[in-house]
Amino acid sequence: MISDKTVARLSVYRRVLLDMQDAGQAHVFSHELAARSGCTAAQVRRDVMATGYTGSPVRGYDVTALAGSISEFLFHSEAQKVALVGIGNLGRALMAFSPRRNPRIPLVAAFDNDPAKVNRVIHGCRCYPVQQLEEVVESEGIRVGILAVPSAAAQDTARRLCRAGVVGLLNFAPTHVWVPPHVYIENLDLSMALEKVAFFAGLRAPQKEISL
Amino acid sequence: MISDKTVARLSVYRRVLLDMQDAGQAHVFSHELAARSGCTAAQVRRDVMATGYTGSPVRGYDVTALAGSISEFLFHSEAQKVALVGIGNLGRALMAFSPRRNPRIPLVAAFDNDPAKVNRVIHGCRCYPVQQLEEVVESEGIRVGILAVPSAAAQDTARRLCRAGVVGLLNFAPTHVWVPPHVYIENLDLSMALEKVAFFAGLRAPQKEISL
DNA sequence: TTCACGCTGTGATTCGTTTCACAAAGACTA
DNA sequence: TAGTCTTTGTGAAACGAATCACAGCGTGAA
Repeated sequence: MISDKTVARLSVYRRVLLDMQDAGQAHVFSHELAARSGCTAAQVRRDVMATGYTGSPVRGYDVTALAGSISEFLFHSEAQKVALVGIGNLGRALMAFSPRRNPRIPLVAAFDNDPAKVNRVIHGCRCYPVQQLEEVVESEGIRVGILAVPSAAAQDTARRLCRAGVVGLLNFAPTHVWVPPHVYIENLDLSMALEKVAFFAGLRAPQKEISL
Repeated sequence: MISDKTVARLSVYRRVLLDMQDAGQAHVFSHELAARSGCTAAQVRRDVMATGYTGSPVRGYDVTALAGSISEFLFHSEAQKVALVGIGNLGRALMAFSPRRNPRIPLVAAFDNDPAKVNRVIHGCRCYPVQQLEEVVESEGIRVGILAVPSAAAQDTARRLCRAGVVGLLNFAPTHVWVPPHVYIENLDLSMALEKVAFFAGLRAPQKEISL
């Protein structure tokens, strides 16, 4: 019913609105929000419809109210606890986001199979040996998993997470991971993204006389 | 003419094919490639069409030949040199991919504004102070940039890269970056992706009695 | 009071992508 | 040789999402 892409854009609008709020801006028009989010005004209005919020033809949207409406829409359910598997450079980068992160999506545990990396707290996140994965996921009621492990370990780690009760996965491993139908999985394949950029860059000629 | 999404999937097929090649598999059917790539057989055949390669109704596709055809299609142009800006945890994670990376997309330079992080070589990639960005990008003929800097610095860094001749950008900063029309930009917004996963996880109930 | 203006909300349309469905073709069997 | 099977390549149909375009509305000016 609600589209994948709409959710993604709402998340962007929300961040822009919070920035506007910090800057003391009280109202915003769809075309303004569109410009700052990289899409069109009509798109913004359609997406805002989904949250049920209604703006005024004269003032546009109330920044605080719209941010609140989107937050309520996106985070309607109880807080979704998150577990990270793989404390490499990528895993640490993800933990470093913590301060900026939404309290409705707390990163509560990290796992690694390297004994040197576990049994400590990084950025407020407790690190466990991967053997304790099921135990911690179940006792904490964790529902979202982040796969930052090598490709070879991705499928088995996903299976363990799903069996332990995870229903959403964010996969950074450059490999396709099978999950049961009730689990939502989002793949962020960095090397694929880079190949895509390189491909389209190869089609384009540099133009230095641009106006920036 | 050629779709964004087709390029992304071709990149995936290519990796799967290389794995098959390593495993000694000589031929593959569209449905098999589809299963290992997470899409449908019809989709695979459509995408393969784009590369101009033709399989046999009996043997399916020749693994080596198809991998070659996709590689030629994706990397038809000269090698696309890549520069990374931002040597934080994320930047280091990206540099660590180097060994697995395609030689047609070499990471040749990294930049940071922290003097402690530069003037050395990490994973074969030379690190420069960010002041030398334009100089190095121009002299090396770098065409692709990776933005792994804080949001606040993203727009200005993008502007500098584009002026120096970059035509493809991979943006990890959770903010919208404006680039001139001739530049291709791909956004990998980690916090947005996590919010998306959390949203859909919130809609789903855990089911432990699944068969894995 | 009346008019003109600019924006929102949304039905209708357009556009791009995915899926369907089948003709064509090689291999194997009898 | 004729028939069957499985798969590819691809036109056509179905689907989903972005865009268009305009009615409705509140405001401010005359």
